[in-house]
Amino acid sequence: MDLYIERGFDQTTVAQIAQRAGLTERTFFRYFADKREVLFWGSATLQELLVETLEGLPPSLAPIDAVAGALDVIAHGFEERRVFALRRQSVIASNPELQERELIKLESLTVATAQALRSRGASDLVATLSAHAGIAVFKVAFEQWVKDDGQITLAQFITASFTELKSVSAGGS
Amino acid sequence: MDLYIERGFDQTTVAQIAQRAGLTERTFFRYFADKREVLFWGSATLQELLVETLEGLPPSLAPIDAVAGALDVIAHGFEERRVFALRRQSVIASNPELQERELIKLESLTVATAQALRSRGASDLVATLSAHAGIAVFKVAFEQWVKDDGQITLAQFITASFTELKSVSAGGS
DNA sequence: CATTGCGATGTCATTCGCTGCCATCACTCT
DNA sequence: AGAGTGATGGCAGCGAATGACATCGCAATG
Repeated sequence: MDLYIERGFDQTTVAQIAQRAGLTERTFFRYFADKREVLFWGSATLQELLVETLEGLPPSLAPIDAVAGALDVIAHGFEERRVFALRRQSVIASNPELQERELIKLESLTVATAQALRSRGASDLVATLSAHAGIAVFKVAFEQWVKDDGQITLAQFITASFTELKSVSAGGS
Repeated sequence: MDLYIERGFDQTTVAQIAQRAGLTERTFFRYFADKREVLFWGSATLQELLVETLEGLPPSLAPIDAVAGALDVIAHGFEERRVFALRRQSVIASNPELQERELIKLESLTVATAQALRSRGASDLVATLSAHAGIAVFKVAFEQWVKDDGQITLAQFITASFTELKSVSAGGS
């Protein structure tokens, strides 16, 4: 990530990364499927954590509230890594290919969340829409939290966004 | 797209595409930024259309209802292209890189929608969340419509999804 | 202690996506 | 006829990614 920040993502070659890490190009590709994947290490772990948390919540909760609860729990694990997240986001924000990768990771998170909601008894459509809404809230809250000066917690941003979502989608008509 | 269906996306080389199209590789890359972009021709047009439609709707509509209305209008332009969309979706579904590209196109649609909503006077957060929810609904409805046997219109799927969204996000608590 | 097996790493060659540079061609306008 | 212009072709080159094979370190086993 140092290199990505120093020279920019596509001005950085895998050879350079390998050299700084003290290994060969070939070995790099044994650990990461491609050049972008480095920045998304741990996203699988996050997904598992989210699903497990979701499974641990009382079944009485409505799908959207279960998602809100699970995200809130997860948020606490992020609080101490805000500066790191900020650096990471700055790299991703400056490269479309990295944004694509981030989006598909979020999509994967959405799909897994929807699956977990179905396991809790939600219908297909409700599960999908709740998952989408929930992950969208997380994305928005995460971006706000990263940009903020560190006074407000991620959990607080998430709560605020969920509150807003409910009033928004109540809509007119 | 014929080639992508025949041999699969990554088994197809740009050289092959160029040959079948009767031009050179170099020329291909003058029309499309990369190999994936071929399948997303017209997405910019769709985005413009969505924004313009949104601008043409009465300002009295709540953000989420404006999005619903605009998507409904746009949906009618798709009805006659369902089989094409089906072939296209089958290619995209079988390749992660294409899914990434599709996601970022949808994200672009979301951002543009949010911007249009802000122009209508919505707050930042409301605009963003409404756009996310609306485009998510569109995505879900589109997938259902493509898989369906053609009896139900895209507009109908969209309406149904929006109705569901409202009841979902009303949530418990 | 020697040997055997195995996982991690290195080396090499190759394919392919993609870009820059320059030449060429067709066409239009003056 | 000649100049300008936009589209295309040809070519060289870089870098990402993959497959095949060699090697090394290390632990288990006898």
